[in-house]
Amino acid sequence: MDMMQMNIGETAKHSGVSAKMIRHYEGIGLIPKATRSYSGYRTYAASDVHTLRFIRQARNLGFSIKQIEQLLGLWRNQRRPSSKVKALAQAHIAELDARIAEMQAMKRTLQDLAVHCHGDDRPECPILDGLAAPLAADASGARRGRAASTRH
Amino acid sequence: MDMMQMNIGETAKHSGVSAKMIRHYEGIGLIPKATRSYSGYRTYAASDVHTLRFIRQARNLGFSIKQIEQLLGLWRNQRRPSSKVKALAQAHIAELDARIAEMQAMKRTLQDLAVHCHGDDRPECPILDGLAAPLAADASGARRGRAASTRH
DNA sequence: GCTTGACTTTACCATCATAGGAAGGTGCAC
DNA sequence: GTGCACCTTCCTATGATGGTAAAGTCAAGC
Repeated sequence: MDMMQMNIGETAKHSGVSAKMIRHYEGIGLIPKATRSYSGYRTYAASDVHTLRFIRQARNLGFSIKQIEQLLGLWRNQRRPSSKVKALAQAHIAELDARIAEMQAMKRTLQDLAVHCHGDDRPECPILDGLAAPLAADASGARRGRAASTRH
Repeated sequence: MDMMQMNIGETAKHSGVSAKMIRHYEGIGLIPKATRSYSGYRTYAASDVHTLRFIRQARNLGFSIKQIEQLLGLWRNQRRPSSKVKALAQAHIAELDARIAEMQAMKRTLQDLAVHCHGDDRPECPILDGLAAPLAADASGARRGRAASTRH
């Protein structure tokens, strides 16, 4: 097996990125166009696997493709200021915080409703009542002073 | 103004669900087809607004359309056992918990990396190093596919 | 040589909930 | 009778991924 040049399947295995997504990343310009074999198969080198692993790791941490595009640029730039990387990371942490807070607010509201539900054969149900309530119990923002969430 | 029958715009205002989404919900069968005026405009009654508010509240709590379909069925069924509603709610709470935990793991990993980054003009950066690391620091304890935010 | 099976290619469709726009018809106030 | 706000349907896009189909390629076994 020639590890210096491999087909997309092997590259997928080594990088943890599916062949499907490798093609997709190439299509949207996140990674450069792969070199092709005589018959048209994409061929990859170890450095490509390295890049794809970087991408996968960033995805695992929840970075969007756009953010990864920037991270890749910084990664490749030997003269980057680390402040830019840190800023990207912190912005993403803030995003995560916002989404976590939003979901925690949902959870709390839902638990408040569920606590009072008997959960037996009878039809009375405070959960349904809460959902049907005119304008109360909006977990996506105001209730109990939760941080405003991604309104729109 | 005649509150007993309104057009879609007014219904949207009263329910908090956009006209766009009301049509969409009708299209996917979440709500029944609206009655039409002689010229083809959809017309709604107060009870429709009520249903739409129920849907919006459930969406605010992060329920999926499929879950809302079930909740609506239970809501309309006078002989429902409240246990079914509670089970739905608790399943959703579990989903929220899983997503919260996943994002918290991401956040933690990211913070661990960021803490050691100087964030100045120099290029050294533990964040990039962490992303490039062979197979370490995998914060995605859970599945990837479901990780996207609840709204975008 | 020929067959088989595992791989590759492109292209298109689906997801999920929502938003935007185009192109044209309707309703009402002035 | 005109202008404007509203309504209609249909199409497109989002973001990251999975799936499928039809066709071409490669290597091994016979």
